[in-house]
Amino acid sequence: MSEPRESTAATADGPAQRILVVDDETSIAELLSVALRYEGFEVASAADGNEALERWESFRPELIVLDVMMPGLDGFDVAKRLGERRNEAPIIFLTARDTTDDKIRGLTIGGDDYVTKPFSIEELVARIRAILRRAGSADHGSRLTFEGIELDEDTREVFRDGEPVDLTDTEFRLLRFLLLNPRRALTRGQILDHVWSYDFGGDARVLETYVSYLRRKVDRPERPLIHTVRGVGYSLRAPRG
Amino acid sequence: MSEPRESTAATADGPAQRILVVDDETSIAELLSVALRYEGFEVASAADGNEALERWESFRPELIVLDVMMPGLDGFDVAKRLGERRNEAPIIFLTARDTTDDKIRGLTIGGDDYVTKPFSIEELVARIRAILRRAGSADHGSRLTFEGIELDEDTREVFRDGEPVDLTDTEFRLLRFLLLNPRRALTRGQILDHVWSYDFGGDARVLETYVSYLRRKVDRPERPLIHTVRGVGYSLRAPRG
DNA sequence: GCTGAACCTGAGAGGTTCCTGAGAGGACCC
DNA sequence: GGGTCCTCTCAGGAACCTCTCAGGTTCAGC
Repeated sequence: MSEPRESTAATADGPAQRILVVDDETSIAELLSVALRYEGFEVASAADGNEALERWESFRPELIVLDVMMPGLDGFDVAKRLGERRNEAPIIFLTARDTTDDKIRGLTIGGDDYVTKPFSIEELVARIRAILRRAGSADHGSRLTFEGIELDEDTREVFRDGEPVDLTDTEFRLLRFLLLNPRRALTRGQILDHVWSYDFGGDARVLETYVSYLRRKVDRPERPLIHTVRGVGYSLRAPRG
Repeated sequence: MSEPRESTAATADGPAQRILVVDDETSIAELLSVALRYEGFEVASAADGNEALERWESFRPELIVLDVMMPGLDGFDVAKRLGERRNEAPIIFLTARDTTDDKIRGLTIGGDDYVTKPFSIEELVARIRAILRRAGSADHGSRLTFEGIELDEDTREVFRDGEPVDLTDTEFRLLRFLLLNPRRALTRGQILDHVWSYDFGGDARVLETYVSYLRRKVDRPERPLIHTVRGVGYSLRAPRG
């Protein structure tokens, strides 16, 4: 399991930031609640649009994660009503892969954003942090670095010793997770849980394939940073000696 | 069985931390109860899902060790019902080696973790401590040291006089056990029970082989720390004189 | 010093874990 | 509809780890 990070929502920044999770699929609402609490946020959840409006009144979240596809009031309806009530919290919409573009377009114009289902926990948390970072405008920089590897969460650019590197989406998420947990021996389970989407049920060996890709793209054979921890998983650290 | 350590759950940190052990195999539940009590925890146990729910109500554990494979309510069912009852104690699941990946996926998201059967007591205790350490968020570091030997449980790095040392998994577990019990003469039986998995039925002389490996890797012949206690076992201590 | 027991360590069999190239199939874009 | 890119699966083989074994060394007691 990954440790709550230095920069959780509950540290020096003051009290934990409040997030409202709205999803009618209880398993997903549950998953998100647990994961976000673990990241240090204070979380409330609602199972449908009306409940969401109620919870919003009393909880006054700083950010809302809102499923689009819900019976009764859907996500867009809820967003609209919240707007009428002068909600200022940014919203991250959870959309199905095939939600038509025109409905999504415009969402990112406000402070809002969207993530398509199924998503990886790492991806959603990254978006949440990005948005809160912007809202707080406290520049904790969005740049992760380690020993010559640089990764910019905002621009999604990656550099190795200053050289730009092109990564695919999965490679990027994997590298980000490693950079967020430098030096630590991460188990395969932790990595799969965070980097792959919650419904991934396939062969866990896909992780090896992606580690192989990353090594080729961002690692230097003569000074490797991505290390295999046999029987456990992987670790990002400086080479010995 | 090893004596309760300096840093048990029952010392300066306050009252003993409570752990609920749930396993239908009574021999394993018994083994764990005894071992964890020895480590200074307060332990309750349950033999099936329903009993677990009952015990949870009255015992209110701070951590739960939960077997997945049980007749009636299985571990996942129990976890779900506990969640409904607002359980916040992290859970360590005991799974069969071949439990399909998709059932395990997601377990490391919260504060939860899993250990595959058969496990070594040392391994389980290490995971328990890691989780409680994080939950308490009192950073009592994850570093064990003794006379120039340093072992970091998080990164799984080991140093001798500052020099990094590469250890295999078994070597690591053995050294960790020694570091947790410095200066004590540990019997072969104790070491085998803790470091090897509980169903290890092989030749006990494997211990000698691994002590030999460790000596070569982390010990200094001119100032040995790993000492043989003839007729008993081994002891980690400063050389005499 | 002698003897048997306990211990040490090098060599290697056998099993597991990991790496990587090849490619199928799906999503996306023109 | 064809090309491109991406994700994931699979398989062969390499690398590595665990444990066993056997021959040698050390030690305690006499």
